[in-house]
Amino acid sequence: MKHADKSAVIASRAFACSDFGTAETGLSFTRPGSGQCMKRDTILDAAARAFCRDGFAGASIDLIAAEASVSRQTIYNHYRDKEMLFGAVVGEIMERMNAALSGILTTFPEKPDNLEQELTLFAIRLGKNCTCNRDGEFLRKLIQAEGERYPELFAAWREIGPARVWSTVSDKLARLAKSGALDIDDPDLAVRQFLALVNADLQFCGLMGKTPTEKEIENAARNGVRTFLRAFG
Amino acid sequence: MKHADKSAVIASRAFACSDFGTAETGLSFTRPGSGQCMKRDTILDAAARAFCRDGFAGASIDLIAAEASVSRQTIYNHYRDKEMLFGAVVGEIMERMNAALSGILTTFPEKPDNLEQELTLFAIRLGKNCTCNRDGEFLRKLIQAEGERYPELFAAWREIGPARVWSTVSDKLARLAKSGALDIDDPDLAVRQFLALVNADLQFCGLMGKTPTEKEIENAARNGVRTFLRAFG
DNA sequence: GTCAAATTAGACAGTATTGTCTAAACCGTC
DNA sequence: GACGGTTTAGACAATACTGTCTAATTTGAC
Repeated sequence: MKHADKSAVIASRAFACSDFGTAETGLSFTRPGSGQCMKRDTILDAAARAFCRDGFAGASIDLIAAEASVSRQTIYNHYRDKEMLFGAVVGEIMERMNAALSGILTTFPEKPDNLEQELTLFAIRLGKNCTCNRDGEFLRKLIQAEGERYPELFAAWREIGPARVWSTVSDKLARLAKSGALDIDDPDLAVRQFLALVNADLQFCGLMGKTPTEKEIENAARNGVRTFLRAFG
Repeated sequence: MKHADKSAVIASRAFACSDFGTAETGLSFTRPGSGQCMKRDTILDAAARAFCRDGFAGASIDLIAAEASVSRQTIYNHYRDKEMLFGAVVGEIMERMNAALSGILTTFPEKPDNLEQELTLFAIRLGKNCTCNRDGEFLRKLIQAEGERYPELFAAWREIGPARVWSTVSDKLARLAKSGALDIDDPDLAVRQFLALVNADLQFCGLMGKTPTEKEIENAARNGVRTFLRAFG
């Protein structure tokens, strides 16, 4: 199979891999309800750590199996080959990230009592549950490292991940502008700048090679929102 | 040799690798002045592309040799082993990036006639010659992918790279604030937010998987500076 | 307890990679 | 043209990894 084709297959399966295979895939899966579903999670977890640490090429199936306390063959039973395993890991993390994003997006202040405080809380939620947690780090690292090699794998996610955040927040900012709470010309630009400001200190930490603490996330959010409101308040 | 030790050795050599080895290293180097210095550059260039594309583990010496139109043995003659080659590549790119940064930093507006325009031009220079060029992409990708594996390799650079930018621009912002051209409480924070705003649209492009065009870099700078001045002008 | 499915350890072939070594070819200088 | 250093192609051993296969064992459901 040509590489591009394979990438597309992985991508198309990435989001479906949490349901259970049948004769169609030729793979044998644990039945739902079975307690051995845990094995799948253990494998995915160990694989995520390995891929994040060593990249796709650097991660070895043997090591993943050892880290998951599982035999190598079990991995091949569940996930045909390394690329399928990679696709499953990425797909699972994207799903989890999207679920988290959905939850957070609904908490964007609509009719704010105290706009600064509510925007800050929103930014803190975003930082703690998306930008700075393990899944966020994984996606950032893997998209940067393997994004060009598996374009279809990440293209789908962009639509329902970042793009959705931007358009949703853009709408809400536009509404706040209409209500007079903010002074915004271009809501799409304002979203990008809001997120950039809120992440400014977090990227600072990232460049310095350390993951920010909870306190640092909170301060980053406060700082970002304050400046955002100085510009658009 | 233990891994940590080796990493330190690579780091300590990374910035010195552009001068010419002697009996001390046991490696045979081309004499300065010799036209065959070109080989070294060709190798470094091909290696940079390969490491950036495939990561440290994924890049193969054979492929690098082929891409550089050089025999594998020549690479081993110049750079003992893969890790040394990696260190040399990273070191060269850091040096080049630092040189570019130094030049750009001196162009930060001191006594601006038109602050917005001059800040925008500064931001454009930064985008075109650092953030968005090949070296910038390389460093971003490699620091994220291999930063944890070779901490010493990047630690030195942080001091004379990003940290220097932050402190220099911070000083200059503080001076502009003192002169009344800006209204800034915390210049260190203002630097981070300035850079975040100016890079907001560029990261947007990056997340969408495409490198920004010149026009996009210019727009990003304009947008970022305008908002920065709305907040601090 | 029985049975089917899942898991395991290990052998195994095939392939890729790193790093060394050698002998021949090459190149610039004198 | 002779010479020293450089480059080259290729053979080579050592190692690592992927993916398959098998036979034995364990596990969960009934």
